[in-house]
Amino acid sequence: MKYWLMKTEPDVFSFEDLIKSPDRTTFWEGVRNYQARNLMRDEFKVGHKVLVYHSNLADPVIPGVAEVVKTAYPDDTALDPKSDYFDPKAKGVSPWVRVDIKATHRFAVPVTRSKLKTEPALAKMMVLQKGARLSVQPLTELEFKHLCGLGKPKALP
DNA sequence: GCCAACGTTGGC
DNA sequence: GCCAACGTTGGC
Repeated sequence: MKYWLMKTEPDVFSFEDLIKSPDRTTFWEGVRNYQARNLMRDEFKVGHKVLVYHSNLADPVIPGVAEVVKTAYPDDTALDPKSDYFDPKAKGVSPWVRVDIKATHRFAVPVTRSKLKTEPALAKMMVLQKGARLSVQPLTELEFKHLCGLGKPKALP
C-alpha cells in the first residue's frame, strides 16, 4: 500500500467536483512535470490512497480521500490543440499520463495547511517544505494515518 | 498582488 | 554542457 497527495486548484477541479463525477471517479489529467508523471506512471497502483489538496487558497485545505482505480494510461489532452493541457512537443503517443481516481471519504473536519503546520508528526511532509511545488507527492503511512486522525473521514454513500 | 523557488528553454 | 532568462507555482 502506498499513499499520495495530489494538488488541485479548486477553481479548476475540486474534491466536490470529483464527488459529483460519475461513480465519483475522474481521470487526473494535465500533469506536466516529469517527476510527477514518473510517480504516476511507475508507482501508482490500484487501491493506493490519495489525499486531495486544494492549493492556491488563503489557507489551503485537504478535503478528503480518494483511491486509485486505474493505473497510468496516455493523457491525450497533450495532443489536443484546443486543450488547456496541450503540449506542442508531444507527437504520436502522448508522453504524459493520467490515472483514474475515485473519491471514497470526505473529511468531516477538513484539514487546513495552518493546522498541518502545528502538527509535529507532519513536520516532514513534503507539501510543507519550502518551494515544494511537486503536484504529486508521496506520503508516509504514518502521515496518512495522522491526517485521517485529524480529518475524521466519513465514507461517501 | 507580490515574490521566492523551481523547472524549462535556448544561446553559446 | 553551462547558465542566464523566462514562465509557472503557490504560499503569504
